Formats: sequence, C-alpha cells, structure tokens
Amino acid sequence: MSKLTPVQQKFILHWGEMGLKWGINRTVAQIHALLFISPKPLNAEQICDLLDVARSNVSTSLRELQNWKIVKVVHTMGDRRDHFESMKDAWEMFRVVLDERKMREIDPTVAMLRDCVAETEKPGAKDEYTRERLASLRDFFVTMSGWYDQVDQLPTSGIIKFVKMGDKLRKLFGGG
Amino acid sequence: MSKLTPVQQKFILHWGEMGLKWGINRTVAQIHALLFISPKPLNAEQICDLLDVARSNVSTSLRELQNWKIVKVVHTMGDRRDHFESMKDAWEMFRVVLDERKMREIDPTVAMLRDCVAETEKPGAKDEYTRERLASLRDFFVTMSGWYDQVDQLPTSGIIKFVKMGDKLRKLFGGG
DNA sequence: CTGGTATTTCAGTTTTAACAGAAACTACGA
DNA sequence: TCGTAGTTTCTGTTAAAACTGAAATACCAG
Repeated sequence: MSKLTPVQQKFILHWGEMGLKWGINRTVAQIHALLFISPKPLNAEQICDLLDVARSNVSTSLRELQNWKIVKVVHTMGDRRDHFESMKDAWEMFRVVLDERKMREIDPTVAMLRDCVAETEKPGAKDEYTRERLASLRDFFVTMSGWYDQVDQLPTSGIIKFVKMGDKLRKLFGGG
Repeated sequence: MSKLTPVQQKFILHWGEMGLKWGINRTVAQIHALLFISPKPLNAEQICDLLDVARSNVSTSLRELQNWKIVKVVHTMGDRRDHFESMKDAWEMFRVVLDERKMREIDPTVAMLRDCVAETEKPGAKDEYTRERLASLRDFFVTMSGWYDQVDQLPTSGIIKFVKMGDKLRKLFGGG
C-alpha cells in the first residue's frame, strides 16, 4: 500500500470503510477504489502488489466486482494476462449498482411481501395487523420501484438535468 | 421465534437478511421487523422471548434502533418498564434512514474527497489523474446531496406525488 | 437507607466472514 | 502432448463481528 501516494491511500481506505457500511466487503471496495483512480487497467498481480492482499483474494474480489458489473476485463496486445478497469463515470456507476441491488434485493423483497400478504388473506388467518403493515410496505416498495424504473430509462444526461432541477421541486410538490 | 405466526417469522427472517446486505446487524433488523408488525409497543423481555436472543443483545440492538431514530421508547401507566415501538409509515421511515446515512456516511465522504482534491492541487503533486477522478466523484456526491436535500424538505405527501408522476419524467428529460 | 425491578456494560465465547497459500485447472504455444 | 503462464477453487487459518451471561448500575417505592 506504501507504493501509493498518501492521497490515494486515504481514498482507498475510506472507500473500503464506506463499502463495509453498505454491505460490501472491504477488500472488494478497496480494489474498486484503486481501479477507479488508476489511469490504466491493472492486472491481478499489480493489485496484489499495491494493496498487499493475497492473489486468491484479489481473484475472488475481481469476480465480485465483475458480477456487480462495474469492473470489466480488458486485454492488451502481447500480454496474456487479464487487465481490469473500473467504470469511470460516477452517474453510470451508481445506476449500475442500483440496478443490481434492485434486482438482487428489492425485487425478491417485494415478492416475499406479496407472498406474506397473500397468506394472511387466507380464511382464518390470525394476523390482521401484520397483513396491514406488510401490505403498506409492499405498496411503498412497488411505488418506489416503478419510479426507479422510469428514472433508469433516462439517459445519464437526462438524470443529471432532472437532479439539477432542484428547487423547482418545492414549487411543484411543496404544497403536500 | 415459534411463538410467532409463520408469516411473521418469514418476514422477520427476510428483513434480517435484508439488513445484513445493507450493512445492518441481522438481529437489529429482526427486532425492527418485529416492532414494525407489532400492534402494540413491546418491552425488552417480550422481544427476548419472541426472537430468542439474549436480554443484553436486545438492549444494545434497541439502542441502535433508537440511534437510527426509527424506534422510540413509550411508557404506559403503571408499568416501569420501557416499551418500544417502530415508526409505521414506510415513507417516513425511509426518509429518516436516508437522512441518517447521509449524515453518517455521505457527508464525511464529501469532506474526504474535498480534502483529497485539495491535497493533489498543491504544487508538485504527482497524482493528476487521481485528482481528476476524485473531483468528478465529489461533484457527483455534491449534486446528489443537493437534490436529496430538496426532496427531503417536501412533506411526505409531496414526495409521494413526485414519485408517482412516473412517466412524465420521460417527456421532460428523456431527450438527454 | 433498603429491597426489588429494570437496564446497561463488560469480559469472555461463539459464530461468521475474510483471507492466505496450496493445489487444481485452463489456455495456449512449441 | 508437454511445458508454462495465468487464473480459479478449495481448505485451513485468522480476524472481526455478534452474542451471551454475569456483574454493575440506575431507578424507584416504601
């Protein structure tokens, strides 16, 4: 890690902790941070070297990042080794991560809530109140998902415009 | 846990796993789930009993939930024991959680990115590319934070309206 | 004060996730 | 089809987080 500048170290360490708080393995997040600030794609060996983690650990972490779709393999002429590069556009990157989390976590949660509500609707069910609460939670997720699907279809430039419209929101929706 | 209906168990277990994936302790999330579907506030003893976790564990988890501001203590006449209840409105609840995460995680990240960028601007700094990347990441977070602050000021009813406007988004921002 | 009840803190244990190193596998050129 | 460079998988170890039970503390009523 001492082969990196102090600023690079600071960023990578912070990003690692950040990942942890959002349920991402620390090393995975660190490797992502490293690739994010690397001007050129790096191979696994270089990553080991820069972050002092075992080869195997780098290997699994890279696979993880590829599963998240924010890191891709690149090949260069005359070098058999895989090189890895991160997406560089933050807007795209977060969109991709949100897509993935929605698919992995939100959609199954909605399904679970539907199941639960359905079960409590069977005759003789003892959990009135539970049904009511879970139904409201389901509605929340469904509404949010629908909204996200819409936003997700916008081109990045559209999202940026939309996010920057800022104070117009108050005028349009501030009245409750 | 067997004192709960199957549906309740299913929900609580799922919510626990969900929490885990988002960096929340499993038991903390389970207790939250339990309180969320409980028609009445529960005391610590009852929670131990329903979820089979140690008294002390319940105690710290409840404190955690109070720190997140989604669980509150309630007192009832003629009972010295603390009773706990969860927020019940999903919209409010998620707003509160996002507020907290922004404060705990996003704001410090922006500060860190500012620091890093400032350092790389010092004369003789060796990390041109790093500066460029971190500056763009900082801009992303700043823009998103600003937007969130706006949304956050809307009353819940305004947020719901806003989220439900759905397909109008395409027309307004779809052109890039 | 004193005794009883409720809650929190803390030290030690258990459980889970992360990790390293070795072995296995893969792809490819000679 | 052998050798080599590269990558992944697997197994045992280590480190971190979660958890328990006991002890300490707080709170209140008499």
